[in-house]
Amino acid sequence: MPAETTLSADDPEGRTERSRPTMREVAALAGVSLKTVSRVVNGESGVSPDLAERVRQAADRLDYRPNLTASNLRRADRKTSTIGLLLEDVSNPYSAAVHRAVEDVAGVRGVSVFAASLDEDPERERALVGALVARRVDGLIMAPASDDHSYLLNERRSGVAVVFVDRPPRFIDADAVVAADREGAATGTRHLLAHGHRRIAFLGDLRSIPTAIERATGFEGAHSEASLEPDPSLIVQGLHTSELAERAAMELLRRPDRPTALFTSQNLVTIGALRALRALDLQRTVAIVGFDDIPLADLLEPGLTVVAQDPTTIGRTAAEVLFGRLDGDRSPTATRVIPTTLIERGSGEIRPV
Amino acid sequence: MPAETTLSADDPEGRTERSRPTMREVAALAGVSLKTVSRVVNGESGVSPDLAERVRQAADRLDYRPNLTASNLRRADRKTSTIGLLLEDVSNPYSAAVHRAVEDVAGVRGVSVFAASLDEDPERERALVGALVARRVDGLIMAPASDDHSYLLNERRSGVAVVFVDRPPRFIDADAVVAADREGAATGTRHLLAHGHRRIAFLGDLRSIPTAIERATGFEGAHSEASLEPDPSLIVQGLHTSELAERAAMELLRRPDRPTALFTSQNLVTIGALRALRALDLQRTVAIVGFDDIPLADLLEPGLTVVAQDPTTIGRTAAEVLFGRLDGDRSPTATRVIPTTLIERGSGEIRPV
DNA sequence: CTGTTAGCGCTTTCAA
DNA sequence: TTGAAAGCGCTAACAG
Repeated sequence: MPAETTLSADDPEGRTERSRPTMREVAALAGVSLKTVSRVVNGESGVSPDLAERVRQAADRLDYRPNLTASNLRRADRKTSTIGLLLEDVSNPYSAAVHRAVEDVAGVRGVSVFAASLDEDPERERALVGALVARRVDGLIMAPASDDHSYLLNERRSGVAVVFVDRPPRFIDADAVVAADREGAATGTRHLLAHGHRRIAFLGDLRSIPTAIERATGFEGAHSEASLEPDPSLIVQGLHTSELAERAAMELLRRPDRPTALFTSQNLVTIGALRALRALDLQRTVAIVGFDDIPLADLLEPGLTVVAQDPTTIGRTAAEVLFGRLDGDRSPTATRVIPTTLIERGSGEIRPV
Repeated sequence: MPAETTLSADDPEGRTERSRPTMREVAALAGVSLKTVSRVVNGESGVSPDLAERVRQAADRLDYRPNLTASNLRRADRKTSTIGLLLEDVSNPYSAAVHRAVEDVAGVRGVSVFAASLDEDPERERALVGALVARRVDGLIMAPASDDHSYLLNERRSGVAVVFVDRPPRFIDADAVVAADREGAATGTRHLLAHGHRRIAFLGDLRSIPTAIERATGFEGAHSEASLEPDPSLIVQGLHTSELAERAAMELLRRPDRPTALFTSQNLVTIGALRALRALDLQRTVAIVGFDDIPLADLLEPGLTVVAQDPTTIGRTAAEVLFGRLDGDRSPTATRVIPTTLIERGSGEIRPV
């Protein structure tokens, strides 16, 4: 039997395209059995040094590349060394930082990461989970877009580990790693109250997003603690883009009884609000505290005071929890809450006129 | 034969973990042959409606999930509907925007994307390419860290399509999609020259990065065109972090014969330089033009003038070229150059004192 | 329209 | 220490 089967076909440069060599072909060239090649490729013990060397040379000559998907099919553990990561949008700085942290933990274990964006679309979430399960990922880390995750029970029952990030699971008992949304928002709000503000506007994201609700709750909670009540007309939600936020902030700031401070619940909302403040030249008059840190926030004038999340810790923790489960951790599921940090840079320390 | 084989094992909630049902089991439950299930699952024609319905119900009852890795093993086209995307750092805004664009093109074709970061490490590049090839990705889109890509010839010969982004291929003839680095840098430099600057500093990234060299070349070219020569002592390279850039800018700006303008060749370098300008309160005195746009650049005072790349177009184009190859496009390889845009916001229009 | 048989590339099992 | 045979879940090729 020939050691190479050559298919005719040309690549763009006119070189012959050749089908990938298999273990069988390596075995034939080395004059050993298939199983011996398998042992060498997988670094199993019990192969005589000279046979092993012959196998390695044959593999080299043929440019042999092990096929992980084939080996996984038969292997006892059934692990693909592959996980899925579903985020709101991989190009959003927060998601991207989570992504990088997950990648770093996965990388040292030789696990590859499928990353994808959900865009707050529950149907997309279902479709992508399906695509990843069809590729037999070992686990899933997700910031869900849907509000019912019970459909994941079936997947988990057949061995897929699932960890939620950024948003808690609903209708399923699962591990989660989230930011201290409510407490963080309360801290930011208290900061403004402590600086004398009594008319603070809240600019929030879609109410379908659990973190948005938590942050609104924290905003209100800080008021209650101080026996105050926020003016309902200063609470605007459903702002999912910086454009919408800019328009909403514009309207609020043009009112005769405009707020003396803004609390913005998310990075894009903060950016929109900053644009509105600048457009009306109020950036030194009206205070603002934003949830989520933003690159360059320290270079604005005044600097932007924020309640910063720690996406790197969130991502790393989520990955560690996931791999713990894959390694057999059977302890009860838990939600880990990663604290936020108030960073004072100027915009949040402006006092009301 | 039983329709379900139940393995004993408990998940964290104490539910029984059950092995995933196969087509065989679905076939047994539906009382048809394996092949009929295969046809229904793959939407092939030629199955009577009521058989198809029975199969679907059986699949539903068992929570059947097709195994793409198994089907790929036997299928004629040998395609996994999976690609690899190797970027400098998935959490860098530029890389993240490319990622998102690639995802969007891949998504409509049902292709999943493995994304990973290279961190300018050639060894990491080799290792990750190996990991992706072992998972039999159909194609690879990469912003390489290494300076010799001939090792990819073997992979391509066995059918892996390869497209370079951001940086051109070396020692291999391959498709590429890059920004107009040299021309963009020249445009930014001309802009400063046109505003009267004659002492312009160039702050550049590692000289191991091809785009960094191109941009330096563009900077020098713009000077030559005007029969000028940049002061070599104002050209600082090897700045790969914003901290290094800040320190370098600081030194330049403290010199008695300090530059009247800065050209920064990359977003992190720009941020470092901006910090230095602010620290010395020179942001309204010394002009700056940066390569790469930055979020919030318009909200700085003065606004940041930039030579903006178009990472979305770069990513989309790269994906389109890749899928074109996978669809059989055999035309000669080509390098597509995506133009840059000069965006004037104030910092680049400051005139020398 | 439906089913049977072989086999993708690999690991498992068991025998030599 | 080495290898032969079986089979992972699925599709190709061919019968009926």
